[in-house]
Parts: sequence; C-alpha cells; structure tokens
Amino acid sequence: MATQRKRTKIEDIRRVELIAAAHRVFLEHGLQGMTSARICREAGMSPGILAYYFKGKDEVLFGMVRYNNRLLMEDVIARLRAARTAWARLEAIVEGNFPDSAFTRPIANAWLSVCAEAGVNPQYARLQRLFYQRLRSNLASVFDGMFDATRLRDASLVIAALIDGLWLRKAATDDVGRDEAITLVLSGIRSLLNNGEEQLLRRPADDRET
Amino acid sequence: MATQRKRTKIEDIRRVELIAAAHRVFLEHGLQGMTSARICREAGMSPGILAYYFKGKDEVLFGMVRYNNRLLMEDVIARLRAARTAWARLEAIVEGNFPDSAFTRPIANAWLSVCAEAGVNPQYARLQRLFYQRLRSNLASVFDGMFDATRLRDASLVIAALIDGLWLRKAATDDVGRDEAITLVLSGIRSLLNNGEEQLLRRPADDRET
DNA sequence: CAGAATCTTGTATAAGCGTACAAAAATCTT
DNA sequence: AAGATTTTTGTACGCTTATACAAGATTCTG
Repeated sequence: MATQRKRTKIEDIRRVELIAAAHRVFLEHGLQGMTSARICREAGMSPGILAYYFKGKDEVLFGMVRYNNRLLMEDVIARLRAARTAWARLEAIVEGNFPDSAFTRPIANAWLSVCAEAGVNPQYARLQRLFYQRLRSNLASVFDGMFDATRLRDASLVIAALIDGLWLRKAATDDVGRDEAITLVLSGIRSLLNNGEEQLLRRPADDRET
Repeated sequence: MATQRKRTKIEDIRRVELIAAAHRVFLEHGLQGMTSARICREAGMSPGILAYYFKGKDEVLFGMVRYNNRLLMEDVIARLRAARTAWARLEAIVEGNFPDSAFTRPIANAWLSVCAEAGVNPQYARLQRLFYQRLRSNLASVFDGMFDATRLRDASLVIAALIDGLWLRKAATDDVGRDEAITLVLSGIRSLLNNGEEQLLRRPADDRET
C-alpha cells in the first residue's frame, strides 16, 4: 500500500512532466519535429525514459492533446457560466477559441499539424471530431429555440469555419492579432444574425465588441 | 542540336511524369507519406530516377505545388474574364477556390499538410503567401473603389478565413459538399455586404446562388 | 544499514528515409 | 554496326527515428 502510493505519485509526476515537455517541444518544432529524444531532453531526462512511462510516443501525444483540450474547454465553460446574455455567451465561445496569449504563430502551426495528421491517423480524427462537436453544442446552447436544425447547422459551420480560417491564417502569415481575430469573428456573426434574425437574438449593438 | 532536342524532350517528359506521380502519392499519403521511393514506384520507375532528374525531393514538391497553383489560377482568371457583374466576379473567385470535383477529403488533407509544413519550411511559407496575395488581389479587383483599404482588408480576411475554414472542415469531418460550401461562403459574403454596403455592390438578390 | 523494489540511464537494434553512384540498358551518331 | 552518349537500374551509405533492454543509480523497507 505504501509502496503503491509512492509509485503512483512518481509515475504521475513523470507523466505530467513528460507531457509538459512534449507540449513545449510540440510548440517549438511542430508535430513532425516532436521526437522521443527531444521530448526527453526537454524534460531533462534520458532518452529511454519515455518508453518506461508510456506505451509509445503516440500515448504521450494523445495525452497532450487531451490535456490541452480539457484546459480550453474548462475555460469556455467558465466563461459561459459567467455570461448573462445570449450575445455574451457567444462572445465567451468565440473568445474561448482564441485563448489568451495562445493565438500565436507557433501554436497555430502546431495545431495545424495535428489537423493534418488527423487525415492519416484515425485516432487524431476522433479527437478532432470531438472538438467540433463541442463547439457545435456550445453554439447550439446559445441558439437554442431561435434556429431550426438546418439554420443551426449552417451557422455552426460558418462560425467554425471563420474561427479555423483565422487560425490557419495566423499560421500562414501571422498578420492578425488576437483581438482583431475575435472582432472579425464577432462582427461576422453579427452580420449573419442581422440578416434575418433581428428579433430573435437580443440586439448586440448595446454590447461592446471586446 | 538534334541530341539537344531529344534530350530536352525526354527530360521534360520524365519530370512531368514524376511530378504527376508525386501528386498522386501526395493525395493518397499526404505530404508526410510522400517519399522518394513511393513517388518512383508510382511512376513505374526505379528508386534512383528521382535524383537523376531533380536536385532533391523538395524540387519535385515545389514543382508540384507550382503546377497545381497555376492550374487553379488559370481557372479563376478564365472565370473572372467571363463574369460580367461584380457579384458574378465574386462567385467566380469563390468557386475557383473550390475547384470542380477537387473538394474532397484527401485533397483537403493534402493541402492541409502543406500548410502545416509551411510553418517549418520557409520555402513553403513563400508559396502560401503568394497564394493569399493572389486571392486578396482578386478580391481587391472586385471591391475596387467600393471599399477603403481597411475595409478591403477586413473583407479579404473574413472571406479567406471562410474558405480556408471550410477546407479544413472538409479535411476533418467531410460533412460538407462542394455546392454547400460555395453557398455558405457566398451567403456569408452577402450578409457582410448587406450590412452597410447595400448601395455599393449591385444587389446580388437577382442572381442565383449557384 | 542491508536488501529489495523502483526509477533512470545509456546504448543497441531495426526500420525508414533521402541521396549518391557504379554499372547496365537503351538510344543516338556517324 | 560500332562507338559514344544518354537514360535507367539497383544498391549502398549515412542519417534519423522509435523502441527494447540490460545495467546502474536511487529510494524505500524492515
């Protein structure tokens, strides 16, 4: 029992350290350059350590993606809870997709390389789909009762596309800042809504675009 | 002279064949899985042939990307030339970004992997930037005299983001068809324009969304 | 402080990659 | 057709990678 407790503790510590190191390497070198050796070196450990705590490199990677998604989602959920109007909830969702000081070129690139890998590795594709479903259900919670199913779908598609497209742009040219990206998405959404749902959504004009 | 002509001919043939084979491999296995050996096997030649006609693998790759970009752009330019109204020109640009029967998951994925690589390889990044500049100058030609610089920039950003986002979505979940994607982008643009530029752009209501 | 369990290291292995290159085959020249 | 040139082949080299594993270091137990 005592041994059990200690073993578990160290094991968890190392796993977290390795995942954190993997995350740093990931952001710096992309999915491609995230090698086992580099992860271990970044964590200040020897090359073989990774195989001791993880079944393989993929396990580290999935752990990392899961970890980050959870952080992101917790943030969005917290913001959603604090929001009082429908528009504020929209803002929360959008801002949650551009996490504070995480809308940077390296991160955009890293995320992009995961998307690219998802096309080959079904495991990644599953994570990707989960991500989209969550965004869509968040949006559904805002538009609940305002839109019919097809209009909800269209709106979700367009909003998701806007967000993803701006991330992609960030990765490519890095000429859009976080605040500008959020403003663009929100004003895009406003345009969509003003074009037919004037009465459905409480007018966002009384809010600030921040 | 005769030798010159013949040599050049064979050389060009092989280069084209290899680029075509590279393209097929690229679509099937992604940028990652596009190895020299596979390209040669796909072309029905021996592994060493690639080094004979190209300086390295990258040269094949850049040739491939350039070739495809040129095809795409020629298509857009032809459509633009045929368009008579501003809205028709917009349609041409948007449709040109969803080439006929090329809006498929494998292609979306392949394109995505190039974007991801562009974050590491500056050569790719250059191609990427050229691509964006062309889209932007095309859009500028439509909005010429209607928008000021900042508004043009915003519109270009949003439209490009919409297009890219839908491609990314295609790669991830493959739940959007080509026609639907075009419709979504065009109606998104319409919303944007209706929200302040009613008089500037000839009303698109008299056009069909096709 | 032994002895055992746990943790860590460093290296070895095997696979896959791009590329170079000698030799073989094909083609052209005269 | 013989010799020269171009084209193609197959292989081999060097490098990088993930992973396995024996041996050493550390920590816990009694």
